[in-house]
Amino acid sequence: MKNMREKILGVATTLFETRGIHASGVDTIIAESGIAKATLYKYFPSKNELIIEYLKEKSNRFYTWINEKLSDTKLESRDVLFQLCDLYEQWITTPHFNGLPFHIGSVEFPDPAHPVHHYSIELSNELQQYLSKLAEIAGVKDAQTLGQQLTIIFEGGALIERLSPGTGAAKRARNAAITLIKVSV
Amino acid sequence: MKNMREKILGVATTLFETRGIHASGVDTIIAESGIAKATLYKYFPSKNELIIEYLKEKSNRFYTWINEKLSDTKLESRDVLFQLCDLYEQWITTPHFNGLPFHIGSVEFPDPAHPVHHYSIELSNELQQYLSKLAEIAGVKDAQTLGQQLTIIFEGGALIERLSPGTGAAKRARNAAITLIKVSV
DNA sequence: AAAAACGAACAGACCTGTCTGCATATTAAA
DNA sequence: TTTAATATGCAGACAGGTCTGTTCGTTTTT
Repeated sequence: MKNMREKILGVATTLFETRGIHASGVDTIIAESGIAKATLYKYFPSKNELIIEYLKEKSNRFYTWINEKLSDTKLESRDVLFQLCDLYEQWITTPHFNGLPFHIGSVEFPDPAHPVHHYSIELSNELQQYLSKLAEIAGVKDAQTLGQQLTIIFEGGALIERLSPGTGAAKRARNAAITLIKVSV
Repeated sequence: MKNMREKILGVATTLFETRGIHASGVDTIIAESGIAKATLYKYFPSKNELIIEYLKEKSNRFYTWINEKLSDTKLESRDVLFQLCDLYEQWITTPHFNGLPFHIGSVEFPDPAHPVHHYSIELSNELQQYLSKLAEIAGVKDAQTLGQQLTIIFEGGALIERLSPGTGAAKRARNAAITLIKVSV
């Protein structure tokens, strides 16, 4: 089969996000995928590599989605930031949203020396830089600060929304972000 | 010995926060504590109970500390919220800060049926209610909203501060919280 | 025919939780 | 104060299970 890698990655993604990474054993992943163990280890040299590929793919999917949506907006104006907040809310209130991936990776692997933790830090920095750049394009003076503050709110909102769904965490995080953008010079 | 329970809990706390909960086996905890396995299981009927006691104790410690600090302020004024933000920054920039406990608990045990996840939700709600009540006392109109928004910022800030220490995440989270308080009616 | 995937067993380590036998404190009685 | 009874903690083996990762032949696909 051709799309064996995607199939494995898809099953792993679901298991990692619903049961946790540590709690999802390789045996469970192969049973759920309906594949042999040797096949998994052919496409992914180790479980750690599989985890990292999961993080990478989720991240790519997010940026692809958001860049496509944002490309409709004219980038010079500050409206791009407001639209970003709406997209954020939309993203984390999606039915199958299960938390931002690097968030999970960094908490489940707190040891900074662990490759998964290390890669999670990279992804976190990438998000901050992405948001900062967006703020800079929108003409915000201290773009670095706003970028990190948006990261903080998006992270926290995603966690609370996942922990207590239906209590309006996503909407309130969006509103908090919009407030911060408005007061930014 | 009298303080056996505290000793075990202390070692478990350190291990849980530096290596992760799943990654800290009972054998490691007893080896690090210098006690026998039977002793641990005398004071804590299971590892799950030990985890929950860890969460409970950390939470109590936080509220004790913050209530003591806040008792100096006159509670009718809005200044109590501003002081809260300062205390928050102080708390998460403490050298041995390793993330808010229920945050870790909820991510490492994503299954809502798991007792640790369940208790983490309780602690999250408790924090939201605590902050909402503080906002109410301070005279904020929509205290529920501000309370949850502060929870979101504090959570997100704690995560980013832990993930990228020294990048000013704590200070920026504090400032974001203060901005939100100021614009609240 | 050649490549890929299968099922299944295996190794070696780790996991939680129980149990036993022995040493050490602490307490009570003489 | 000395002795006896009780409680507490120790080290370590053990059970039964799960973990990652490897290696078999065997079957399916190309």
